[in-house]
Amino acid sequence: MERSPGAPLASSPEEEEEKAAVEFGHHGEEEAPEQDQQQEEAAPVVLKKGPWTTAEDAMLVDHVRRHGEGNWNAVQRLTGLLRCGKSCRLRWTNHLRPNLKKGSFSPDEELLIAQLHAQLGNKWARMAAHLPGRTDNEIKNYWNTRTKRRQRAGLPVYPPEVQLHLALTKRRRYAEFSTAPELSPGTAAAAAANVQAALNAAAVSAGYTSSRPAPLDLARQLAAAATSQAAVHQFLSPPPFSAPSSPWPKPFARNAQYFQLAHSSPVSPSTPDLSLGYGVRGGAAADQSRLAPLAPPLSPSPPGPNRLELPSNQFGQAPPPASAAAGFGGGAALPDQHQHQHQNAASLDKMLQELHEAIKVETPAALAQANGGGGGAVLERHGGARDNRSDDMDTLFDLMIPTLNAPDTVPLAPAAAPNHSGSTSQHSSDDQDPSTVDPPAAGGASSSDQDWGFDSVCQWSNMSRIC
DNA sequence: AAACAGACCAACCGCAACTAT
DNA sequence: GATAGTTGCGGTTGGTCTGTT
Repeated sequence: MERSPGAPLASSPEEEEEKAAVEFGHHGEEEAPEQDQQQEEAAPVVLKKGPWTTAEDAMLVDHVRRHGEGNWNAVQRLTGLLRCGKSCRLRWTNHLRPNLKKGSFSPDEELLIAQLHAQLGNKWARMAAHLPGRTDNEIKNYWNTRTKRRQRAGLPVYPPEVQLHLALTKRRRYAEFSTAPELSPGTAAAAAANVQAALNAAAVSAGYTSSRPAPLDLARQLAAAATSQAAVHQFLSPPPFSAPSSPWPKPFARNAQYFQLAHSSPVSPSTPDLSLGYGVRGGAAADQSRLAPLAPPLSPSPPGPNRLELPSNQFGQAPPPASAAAGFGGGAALPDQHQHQHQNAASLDKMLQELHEAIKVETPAALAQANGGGGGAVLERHGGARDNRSDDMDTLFDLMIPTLNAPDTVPLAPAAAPNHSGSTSQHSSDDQDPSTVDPPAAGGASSSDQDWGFDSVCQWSNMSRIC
């Protein structure tokens, strides 16, 4: 199989075509384009399958340079390349397109993928939109391999940060459903401290000490979020969904961006476009998904560690960044929100209490103790602490409310907070609820526990192969 | 050194959505 | 509105590489 698609493409198109013809002849697989053209009327063109050759790559690249991206079915007609349009598009997208990043994923990218998968499920293309230079195929391959490996080893699929994120999300849904969403900044800050305490306790119970500090400074982030009433409101209550419209132009024009940006626009995963990944399939919207990482963010987010992730635009009414930013200075609650603060405090306390319990069970040490081989996710294992109603509510929310993004809890992922772009259907039919994908932990919490420790981002990312 | 298993990766396939006529 | 063509996506397959026995 052809392993390095990035072969030299420096020669002229004419030379490449000549080369291609020679190569086809050598392989005895295809006719030279000229001959093929003559036979075209007589017999249908037999398109080639299998690995691409360097010459074919060159022909395709040249074609795109001349005619632009898109109209893939014309490639065969215009160049004599014996590949179907679909194959051409795939080859271009996955291997020949400029700005493609090759090589293994960085730890940051791996963590980001985990976060994105937790939020989006198997939406590889949308995940790829958050990872500049990476293709959906690449991410899919990575995830499938890695997941298979971890499941075989009896390890949870997601790193602890993501698991916690999911736990928070569930608690938040529950809190949202149970009470009104408003919350005073002071209460939220106190709650954040409680969460941090819970994390610390969990870490200690798992054998992690201050010498191995946890990467999750959740309290700080929650406290930051708590300073913004608007942000807290968003944190707890998503605006209703409305499909966005796409301002992006049709194909062909987009091709220019590839070539223009190929050498000029280093992109960073730290700047995910908040407008990415709407659930609009195909067409200009899909094009936007693919191009967006190369384009400047439509709504710049406040820089710095305290940057607060806003809820997904999928819910329509893009949250005005200004409101959240303004809140950082200690924004005052809206008058009609005050009346719910008391309820919310109680609700959040309850949420935190449950979260604490969940985390306690989730930690490797506790898991080893508590788990008799029962499967299920963190919260399912923790199900005993919840009444039927909350279980039902979770199920209900799983069905009707896409996973929301809490304020970014992962310092590592710069971008992080992929902005859950959401789609009308959160997961594909075969997607599992991300919060329940933890494999049965039968013997799982063992030697590899450190992989999922609270300070284990690196271990997780750099996990050696488990066979 | 050979056989084997697992990981990795590229490519294909089928389906669905979108667009043009 | 119907239809055909195009594009994008996700699942799957099969070849190659790599490490282990």
